Amino acid sequence: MQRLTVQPQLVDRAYGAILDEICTGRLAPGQRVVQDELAERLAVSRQPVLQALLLLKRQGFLHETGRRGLMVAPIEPVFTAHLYELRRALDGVAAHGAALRHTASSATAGRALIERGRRVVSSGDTAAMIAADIAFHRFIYELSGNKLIAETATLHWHHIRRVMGQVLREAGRLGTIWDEHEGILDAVLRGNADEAEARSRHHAERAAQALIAELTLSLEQAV
Amino acid sequence: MQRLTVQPQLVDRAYGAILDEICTGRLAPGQRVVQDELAERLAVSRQPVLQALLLLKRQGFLHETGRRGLMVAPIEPVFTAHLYELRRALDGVAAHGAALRHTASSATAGRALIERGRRVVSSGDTAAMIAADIAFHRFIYELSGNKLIAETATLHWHHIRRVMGQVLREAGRLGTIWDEHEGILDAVLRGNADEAEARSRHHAERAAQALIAELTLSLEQAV
DNA sequence: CCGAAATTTACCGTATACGGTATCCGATAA
DNA sequence: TTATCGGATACCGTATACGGTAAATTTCGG
Repeated sequence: MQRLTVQPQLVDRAYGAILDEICTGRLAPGQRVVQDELAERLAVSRQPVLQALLLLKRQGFLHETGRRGLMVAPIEPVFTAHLYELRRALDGVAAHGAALRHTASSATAGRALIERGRRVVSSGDTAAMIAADIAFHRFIYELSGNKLIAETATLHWHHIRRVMGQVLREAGRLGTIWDEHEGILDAVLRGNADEAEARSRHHAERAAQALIAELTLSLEQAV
Repeated sequence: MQRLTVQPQLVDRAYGAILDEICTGRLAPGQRVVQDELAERLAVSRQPVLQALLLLKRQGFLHETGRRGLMVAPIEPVFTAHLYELRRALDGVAAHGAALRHTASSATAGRALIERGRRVVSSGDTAAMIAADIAFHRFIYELSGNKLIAETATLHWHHIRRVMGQVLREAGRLGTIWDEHEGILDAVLRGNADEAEARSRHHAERAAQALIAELTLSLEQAV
């Protein structure tokens, strides 16, 4: 393998590719992960792969196996619960900040996202639903103006995406979440920070309960 | 350089060592960081250093310079404010969780931490004060039972440690924080989750204001 | 002297080489 | 047949080699 041209973000490419495979389930929970194999598949050397795996391990997407090497982290209800507990706090503070910072253009953008969300729900495309959900929340994170929140939350959302994908194979009743989203957005655009925060936390709470119920159910079936 | 014995966590060692140098200020904000130099200093090859730097960059301790290479991230009031905004949320949810989960033994441990904190304050040792502060909050994170919170918060505390070290060279009046800590602990041990959360958030808020005021002041003087 | 072109240097990211250890497997002895 | 030992294999982490590019520096025509 020769690589004459320099494309200096092989690590990022590897990271993104592997993360995506994990989140979409192409790399299944529990599956063993081997550097050589990934390196070949991505047409890079083991080095960038190694570095990407190191990151993914730190971020909890990969676990060490007792034996040699890594495996894709299993999906655990307890971890998911912790994830949502954190998300509740994060979403709350983000919505609070967003309400203090919203502008006219953000109003248009926000309404468009909600519009899109409702449209996608009626289309029945699960992956698109998840994407729209993420897009809305990311919008709030960015509107909050707090880079750290955006980063932290984005990381967590990859985990969430994975769980959602696992659970919502045949689309749950994700319809109602867009009413809640709209409620959050309205509060934000009215500049009512406290209400935005409360609604956000409540939304995360509800989402968590629904998801975890579904998750434990599907895990029980699997056994 | 030969390394006949295998000690398979050179990356972690490098990461820890570099992070510590950044937090203590031995590697000063703005200072250029060169792989070869660090590798030599730590007596490892460039490879583990590269990987450690990659992590530290992602975590915001290092910035890319327009030119080649990395530099130690400057200390920015805006970033610090964002940090504390996040911490406020994190501490809140941690205290809430801790209050639902406290035990008899945790009561003893908590009171001991407070005892120690007060003793350290009167000793006048700034570094020890920071350490005691961190220890108390970490105690709460761990008591919350949410691994994710503990991890996320620990990461942020490295940033906080750095700022504190920068600002509190000659020790601020850190005395009052231990009254607030005690208030939080009491609420936790009474199992009053809402009060614990509120007190925690309030504490973070106050700490942020004090620190950022001090920070902007010291930055102005520096100019 | 001064500025532009050319060359050297510094330093990075990726690929490959190397050495070590845990697992697997087949052969031999109980 | 089964347990144990020895060798082969798989796979990882670290070290080193390599190639490229931006900055620094020198050289040379004005």
